Amino acid sequence: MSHIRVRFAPSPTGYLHIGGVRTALFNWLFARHTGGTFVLRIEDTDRDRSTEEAIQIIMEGMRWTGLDWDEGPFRQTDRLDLYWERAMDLFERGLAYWCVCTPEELEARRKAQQAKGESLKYDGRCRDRGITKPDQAAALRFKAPQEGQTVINDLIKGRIVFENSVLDDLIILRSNGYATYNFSVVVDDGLMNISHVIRGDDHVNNTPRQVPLFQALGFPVPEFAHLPMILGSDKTRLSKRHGATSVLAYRDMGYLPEALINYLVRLGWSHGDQEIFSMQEMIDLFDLKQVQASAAVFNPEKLLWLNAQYIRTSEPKRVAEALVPFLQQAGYDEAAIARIPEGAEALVPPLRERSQTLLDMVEGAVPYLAEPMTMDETAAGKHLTAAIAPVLKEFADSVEAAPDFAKETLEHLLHGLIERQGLKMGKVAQPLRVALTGRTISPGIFEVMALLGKERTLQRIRAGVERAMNAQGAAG
RNA sequence: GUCCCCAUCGUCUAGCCUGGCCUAGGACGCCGGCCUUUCAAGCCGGCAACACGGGUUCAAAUCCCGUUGGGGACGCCA
Repeated sequence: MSHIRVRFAPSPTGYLHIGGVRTALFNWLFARHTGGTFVLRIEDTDRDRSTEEAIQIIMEGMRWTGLDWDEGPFRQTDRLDLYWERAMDLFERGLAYWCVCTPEELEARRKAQQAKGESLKYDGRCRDRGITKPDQAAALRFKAPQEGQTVINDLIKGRIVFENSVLDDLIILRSNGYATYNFSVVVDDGLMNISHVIRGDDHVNNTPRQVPLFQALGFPVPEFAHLPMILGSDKTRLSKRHGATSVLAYRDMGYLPEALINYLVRLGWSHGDQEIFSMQEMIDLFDLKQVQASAAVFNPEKLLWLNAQYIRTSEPKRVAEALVPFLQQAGYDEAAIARIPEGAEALVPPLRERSQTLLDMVEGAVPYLAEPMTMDETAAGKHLTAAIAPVLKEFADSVEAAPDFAKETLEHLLHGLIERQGLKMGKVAQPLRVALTGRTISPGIFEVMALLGKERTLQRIRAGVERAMNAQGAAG
């Protein structure tokens, strides 16, 4: 087979959504797996709805997810002449004709057809008018074959047969001179030598209309692979009302791109029982044959779980790098981060076991970044009691006198203290935790101390002791 | 309405092409337990599905037909 070339062709009318990323991902994986070329093409022929901002957002999303393209972005609005030329060629060869029906007339006829229960189709009234030079606004229509069948051998769905009698004479050039989607797609796929068209299965019905166009234009017909749709929890097409559908929204909610990609690749594709795939594994293992033909429901819980998996198994350095922008966003500057003896990377191991998103990690990091610390009053009232004050004080004194601040040293000191006092670990750890973090929930107590550093550890325990003694005063 | 697609636990799926290894496996979620300095994580266990009806066959989740259900498309949007 000749060189494999695929493309992702979004229209820049809004944000890059989850479904689009999945389509881009499968194209990308297919290209990377086969050593082919991945082309990015912007389908912006609808000039009323396309925006420059949307183009930037699409590229930002692609970059964030790591789906890099080899060629493009090509913009269809830069290629208008190409479509015009091909359309005129079709006209001159009698394969296309001018249609002077107005959009309003067309709309009215569609309504009438609907009322009568007929199929919605252009009635062909301009087909044989033989208009050569329209003196009014006119659109150019392609003379679709009306007899026989068009057969698609879809790489995912198998053989699909369409009766040509259902085919419409579709408009290829609007009366404003711009090519329509169905035409520009074919011209571009042909001109760009696209070998495989991998797209959402909402395009299945467009395929039998495009195939005759490829043939009329003298292009080889590419292979088609129609990906199943992604549905919301109510089994209708995934949309905003099902929650976040923009990729960048997931970035902003603290998801790692590798987790999102991993989730998306499993929506419709599988490799045995494997759930977690590195990008390289996906590339090595990807095969269109393993793509599901049926639609899949988007499951936010599983995505969350995967994100948590990635957060706790990725290199701490990688997680820290993704985390820092979130810390800054939350108002913790370099100085705040510098309060942690080992820096931001040190936050990762202690915090990630209880975080599903980077945002969770930011929340968990607050006690180590913020000065002064915020004390949860309820927690203080319950744990910082008069009875525990002397124990905490003794611990602080021993830590202060210790030769170093190593975890082993601290553990040794605390265990010794507990033994001498005949206490249980929980009786001392909780008050200590509250004194150190202002909360009842935190990483292991020694990890907390490491994040705080010796100075702040001592200062906070002493403040806690103070408070516990005041509790005694209030009680007595 | 017309055309097209789809159909295994609540969800993602393995198995289906090349029937027997399936008393249908894994994962998320849920429930219970273990571990334990909190919360998590981890580990162990549990609940839970071949839509229905006909065929074909010694044998069907797997092949065929129908029914039902769901989705998508029918624009001078893409």
